Amino acid sequence: MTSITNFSEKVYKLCSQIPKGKVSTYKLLADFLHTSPRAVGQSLKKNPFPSSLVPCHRVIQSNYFLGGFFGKEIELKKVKLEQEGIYFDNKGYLSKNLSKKEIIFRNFFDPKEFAI
DNA sequence: GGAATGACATTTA
DNA sequence: CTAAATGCCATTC
Repeated sequence: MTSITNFSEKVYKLCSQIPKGKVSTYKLLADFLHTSPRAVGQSLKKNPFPSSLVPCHRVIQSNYFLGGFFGKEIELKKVKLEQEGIYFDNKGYLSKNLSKKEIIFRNFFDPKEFAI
């Protein structure tokens, strides 16, 4: 068995569906997979794919706060999302000037019919 | 198989 | 909005 589990493979496939300029949340992924946001975060943490293939940096918390992957590299990651048109305030919250409904990606489809 | 861990969410104050 | 406490589930030890 590879280091990539069945479950995390689904997570990566869903994550790869997030288009540029939009973001999603751990909750949405978890809801689609009928699991908990915790488990989704675990898989994304171990994401073996390049960000161009699985844009895990486009996944934020459901309270519109940046995920922990920003940690000490918050500046770098924030810039990365700003390049896609998604801005955050100094505290790491999604900019209030943005329409959250518009930039949150929800249209996931079944990973079974999708290949990375 | 059991305990600890973590890129989270929800509720309450 | 902030902060603290509790629940959550797959992975790892």
